[in-house]
Amino acid sequence: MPRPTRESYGDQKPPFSYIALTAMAIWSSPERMLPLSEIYRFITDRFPYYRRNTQRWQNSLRHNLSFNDCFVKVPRRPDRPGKGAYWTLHPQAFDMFENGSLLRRRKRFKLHKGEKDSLNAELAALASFNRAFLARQAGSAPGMGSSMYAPMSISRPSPEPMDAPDTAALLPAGPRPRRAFTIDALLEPEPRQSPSPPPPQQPQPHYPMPLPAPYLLAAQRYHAELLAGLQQSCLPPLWTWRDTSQFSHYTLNS
DNA sequence: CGTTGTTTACGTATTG
DNA sequence: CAATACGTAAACAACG
Repeated sequence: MPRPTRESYGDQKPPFSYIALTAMAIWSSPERMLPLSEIYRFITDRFPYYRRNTQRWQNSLRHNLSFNDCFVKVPRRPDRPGKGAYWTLHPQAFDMFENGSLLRRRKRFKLHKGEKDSLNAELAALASFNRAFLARQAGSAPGMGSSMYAPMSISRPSPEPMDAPDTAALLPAGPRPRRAFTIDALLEPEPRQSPSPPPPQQPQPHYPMPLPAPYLLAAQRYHAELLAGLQQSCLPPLWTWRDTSQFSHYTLNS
């Protein structure tokens, strides 16, 4: 029978909403963010039910991504060319499934206008920043034919959570723009207003490319901050998903 | 072109 | 039963 042994629920429809499925996909990824195609792949890989009628449910899923404030569209980094953007979870949306059902939430996660505006402003600034970076690249790299293989050595498996100085400042719902996100501001060496840990340690070269450029470092810095904030604020609550009976077969980050 | 996003609309299903 | 969370369809812009 349709015993959902290990791999899936067979052809049965899994008892998860699209929001839950998408959040699972995002959370299963090392960086807690995925492009749309990868979200599709996560779902079809695990749930055969979604290998048919793709046109239908993928449309619904895209609708959910755009419509629900719990999903945030993050512009691609300049060193990762590709079609769409990356999708992640909003830091304040981790308690969406407090009832634990993963089917219907008690409340819909909605951002207030101020929060939404400031978030959009920040993301738009990042997008324009990336465009500026790419434009500059195109202008000063006439012959560079090196393939852009970029093995993606992102998540350093450092066991400790790497205390992030200002991630707590992200949480309390302050519509604070944190730091001016302009190209000029990002190109500056980094404000050491942060008291304790500005380690002289050069930040990890997440960009394994032979590119010079303060632009690149600035982009890297921004993404590091963003991801640190998102991960630290979301990780613990979502971890409880592991305990839910239905989901236990699909251990995240397997 | 196909893919990715955005938006509006309406029917269905759960919850309070 | 009323409110609302969810699913689906569809039209359309934007992008590579």
